[in-house]
Amino acid sequence: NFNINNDIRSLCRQGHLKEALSILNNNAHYNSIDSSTYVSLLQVCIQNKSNALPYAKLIHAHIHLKGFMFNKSVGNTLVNVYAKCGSLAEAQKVFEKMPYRDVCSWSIMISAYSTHGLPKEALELFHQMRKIGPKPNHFTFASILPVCASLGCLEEGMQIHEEIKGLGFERDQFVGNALVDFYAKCGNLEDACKVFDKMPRRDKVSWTILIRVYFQKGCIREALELFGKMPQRD
RNA sequence: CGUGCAUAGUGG
Repeated sequence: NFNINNDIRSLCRQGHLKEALSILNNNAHYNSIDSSTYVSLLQVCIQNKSNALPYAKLIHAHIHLKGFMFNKSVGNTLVNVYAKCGSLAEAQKVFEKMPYRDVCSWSIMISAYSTHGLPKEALELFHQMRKIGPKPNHFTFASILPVCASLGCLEEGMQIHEEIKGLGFERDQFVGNALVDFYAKCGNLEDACKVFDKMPRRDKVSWTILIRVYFQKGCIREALELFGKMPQRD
């Protein structure tokens, strides 16, 4: 039983979804599959997101049957799988029916709306989270900032920035990049640079964001100059 | 009962 889980997980690690699933379907150890194994199976679906939706549904059925929806990791991963495999409707359904929605669940769903080109819905959900959900964290903020940018919500984004500062999330790489991009997309190049300059670490994404804005504005000189300062440019 | 493993975020 230890081994059946390890076997499935190792097949998952190698990306062999069908082999892993055949164990899940045929085996007498059916009752011994644990929550972490279900998560691994779902992860492989995400890796093969272009054609894994039917497999995700199959795994979902198992999970439902075994009562593993009560496991947070499993539930959250399931929402993510549906979103990533292209079924926003299913993701939504699972999200709404989950026994517990933690900050991770909310963040996944917000990001799902955003990814599917529904920023208004993403922002609405964020507002609902404010009212009835857990406190947003750095993951949530990194997901909501692009939403504010795409909706042109400069004011709200700036308020969120203040909140981020207060919580010390400005140092998070993803949040920092999202902030630079937010200001850049809102046409506030000054604040974009301010955040960029304050960053404790700048990665490829940070540089790309800023260089791109300069190009888009037609400031070729500045763009090239920045590019020249970039540490690891390839 | 204990242990190990397993879930979300930024630009193009």
